[in-house]
Amino acid sequence: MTLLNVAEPKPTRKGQASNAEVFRSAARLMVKKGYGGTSISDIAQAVGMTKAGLYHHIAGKQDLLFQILQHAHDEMERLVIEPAKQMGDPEHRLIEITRRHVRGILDGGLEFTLLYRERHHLDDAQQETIALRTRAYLALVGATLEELAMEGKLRDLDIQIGTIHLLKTISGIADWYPMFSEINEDHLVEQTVNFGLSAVLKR
Amino acid sequence: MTLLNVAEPKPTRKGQASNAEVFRSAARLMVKKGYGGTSISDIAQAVGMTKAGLYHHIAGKQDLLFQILQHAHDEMERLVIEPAKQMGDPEHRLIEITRRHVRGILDGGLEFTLLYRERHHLDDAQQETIALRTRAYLALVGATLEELAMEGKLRDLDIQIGTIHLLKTISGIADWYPMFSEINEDHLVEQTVNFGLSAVLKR
DNA sequence: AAAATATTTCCGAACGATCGGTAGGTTTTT
DNA sequence: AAAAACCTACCGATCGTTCGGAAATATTTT
Repeated sequence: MTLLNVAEPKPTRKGQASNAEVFRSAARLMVKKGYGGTSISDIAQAVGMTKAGLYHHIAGKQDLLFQILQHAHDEMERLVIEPAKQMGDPEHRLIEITRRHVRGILDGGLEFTLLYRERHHLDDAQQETIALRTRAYLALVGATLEELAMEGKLRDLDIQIGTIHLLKTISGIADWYPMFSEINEDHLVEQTVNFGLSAVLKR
Repeated sequence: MTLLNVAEPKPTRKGQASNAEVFRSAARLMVKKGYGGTSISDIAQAVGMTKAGLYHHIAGKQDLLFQILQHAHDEMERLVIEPAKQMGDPEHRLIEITRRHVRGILDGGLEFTLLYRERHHLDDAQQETIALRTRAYLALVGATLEELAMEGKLRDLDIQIGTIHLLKTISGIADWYPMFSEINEDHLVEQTVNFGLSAVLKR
C-alpha cells in the first residue's frame, strides 16, 4: 500500500502536462529549492495547473519524491550500471562507470540523484527501498576494486573507504558544477577519471 | 540591517538554554531534518522553551540559519585554516588541512558545515557573505596545489578541478560517516589523507 | 457520421493543521 | 527597581489534501 500507488500514467494526452513532465518539473524545483522549500502549489504552477488538478497525477507529496528517486535509480541503472556490467576487465569497468556517471550528471540524465539527500522525508519502507538500490551501486564499485586488488593493481588502501570516496567525488559534481559551468564537459570527465584512477590504482 | 541583527548574546543565564545551546540544538535538528523540515516549534521544544521564548535568542528563522553557517565557518577557520596557514611546506600543509578537516567532522566541530547546502534559504546578501568565505577556503587549497605544481610534485591535472574534488571527498565524509560509524576514526583520517595525496601527487 | 455514454482531466472552493512571528503580561535574575 | 527571560494566546498566511462538479477527451452505440 505504500509502494507503487501512483495515479496511473495512462496513455498520455494532448494537454499541457504529461505525467512525465510533472515528475521532471517537480524534480527540477526540488533540486533548486529543496523538498521542504517546494510547495505543491509551486509544482502545480510550474506545469500550468492548479493544486487540485495536480493531484490527478500524483498520490501525494511524499510519494512524488519517492517516484522521482526511483526514476533516478532507474536512469542510473540504465546509463551506468548495465553498461558497466558488460565489461570484463575491472580497470575498464571502473573507467566506464566514472565516465558514464559523470557524463550522466552533465547531460542532466542523473541530475535528480541530488534528491537522494532528501530521503529522510520518506517513510521507513520507502527509505529502505532506496537504500537497497544505493547499496547495490556501491557494491558494484566495491567488487570492482576487489578485483583490481587481486590483480595487484590496487594501492594499499581500505577498499570500503576508497569506494565511498570515489563515488563521492563523482556524485559531488552535481553539487558544484552549476557554479563552475565554464568548465568544459569533456575535460571534466577525463580529469575526473584520472583523479579517481590515480587515487586508487598503482600507476 | 540584514547582517548581525541577532537578539544579543548577552552574558548567559542559569536557565536551561544558553544562546550557544540554542544554536547547537537548532543546527543539529536542521542537519537531521533539513531547514524546511525543522519548525521553530521543533527547535523551541528541543531546548525546552516555547516559540515566543525562543524569539528572545534569535532574530528569525532565516537569520538563525545564517548565524549557524557563520559559526560553522568560524570553526573551520579556527580548526583548519589558521593552523594550516602556519605551515610553510605545501605538502605538509595539504596533509594538515585534510587531517584537521576530517578530524573536525568526526569530532562534531565541523558537523554543521552540512547546512551549507541549505544556503538558498538565505537572502542574496547573506548568501554572498557565505560564498566569500567558502571561496577563501577553496583558494587556500588551490594555492597549495599551485605551490606543489611549481615544486614539480603535482600530477598532470587541472588544479581547479583537483581542488574541488579533493574538498568534496573530505566534506563528503559528513554525509556518509553516520551510516558507517563502525569505521575507526583514526583509520578514516589516514585513509582519506592517502586517498587525497595519491589523487594529486606524483608518488 | 452522429449521438450517447463513459472516462479522464482539471478547477473552484474549502478543510484542518501548521507555519513563522508578535503583543502583552508574568516570572526570574541581576 | 531595572532588566532579562519566558509564557499564554493569538495573528494572518500557507501548507498538503479532499470534494463535487465542470470541461474535455475517448469509447461505444445507434
